[in-house]
Amino acid sequence: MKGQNQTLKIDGIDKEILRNLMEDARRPILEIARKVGISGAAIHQRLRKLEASGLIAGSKFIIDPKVLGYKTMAFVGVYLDKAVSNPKAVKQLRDIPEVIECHYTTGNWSIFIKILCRDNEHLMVVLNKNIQAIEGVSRTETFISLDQQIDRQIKI
Amino acid sequence: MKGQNQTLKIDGIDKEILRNLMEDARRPILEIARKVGISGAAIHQRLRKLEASGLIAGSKFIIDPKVLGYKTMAFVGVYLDKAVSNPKAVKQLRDIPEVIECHYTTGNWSIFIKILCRDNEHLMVVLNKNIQAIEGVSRTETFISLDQQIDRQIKI
DNA sequence: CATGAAAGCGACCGACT
DNA sequence: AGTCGGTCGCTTTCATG
Repeated sequence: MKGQNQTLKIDGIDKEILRNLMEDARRPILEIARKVGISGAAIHQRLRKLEASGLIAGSKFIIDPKVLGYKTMAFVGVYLDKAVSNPKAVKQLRDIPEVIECHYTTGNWSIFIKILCRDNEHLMVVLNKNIQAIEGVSRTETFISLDQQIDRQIKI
Repeated sequence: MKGQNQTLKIDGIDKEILRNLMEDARRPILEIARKVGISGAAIHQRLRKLEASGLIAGSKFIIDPKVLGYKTMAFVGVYLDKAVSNPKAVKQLRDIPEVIECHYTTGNWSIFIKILCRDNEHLMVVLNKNIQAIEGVSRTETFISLDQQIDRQIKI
């Protein structure tokens, strides 16, 4: 994979293409072609180049967890005992489906996670039964997202 | 939009379809049809139903910010003066492209944000020049993501 | 809810500029 | 890098079980 260790050069047309597909991954290439004023084949070629560069990490359908009843998002700072191997804790976090992000972070917490639960009761269960059960977890600090106002990718 | 105020009922085939498209939004419907063993038209119908229910919030190309040189992700807890209208602060945060998430949260912070910067120097500029410049921001607490280990959607 | 058929496009590729 | 043209496959709709 090239382009990984240097800043990739992309031009305005590449940006147009990416912006379109970041908005709607299923937007037809030919539609984008008409918008930006070059042929579909050219867009196709550029997309191959962008994929090869590693810039395009894939495409996803985004589902709204609220519709499935998952209405409580929370962030949890996790304190780990010094003795414990952090990767081992992460491995166990991976097995908790409610955990949707996990970071090693600077600061007081060893690990910082984002979790998605149905409600506060469910959140409590996940914290007390699943997270606390992980070996090495000494303490957690939790705060709930009351409302997410911004959710986007980096500006192209 | 229906289904927004109750838990939506989806069956195993719906889940298969969604899991496939959550992995790769451009995966052909006919390919999924062959995998799950029903016709393309049936998948198509189910997708229309799922869209109407609001479960499918869209589709996105995912780009890797690292390839563009954005290698520092950080979380920032923001303290706001009581007097300030929070939506006004959010409005200004929206104009900072480096801010990719923003939540109202419980706990000590009024607002919690995720930001994506090229490096620590860039992060410092964003914090000191952009975030601190927002009216009502009294103090911030920042911690950096050293490595993101988990990034996924809710399990279907 | 499912199916198959049919129409209309779009993706993709090779040849060429 | 881009265009053009052709083929193949996909999406979408509709009438039907």
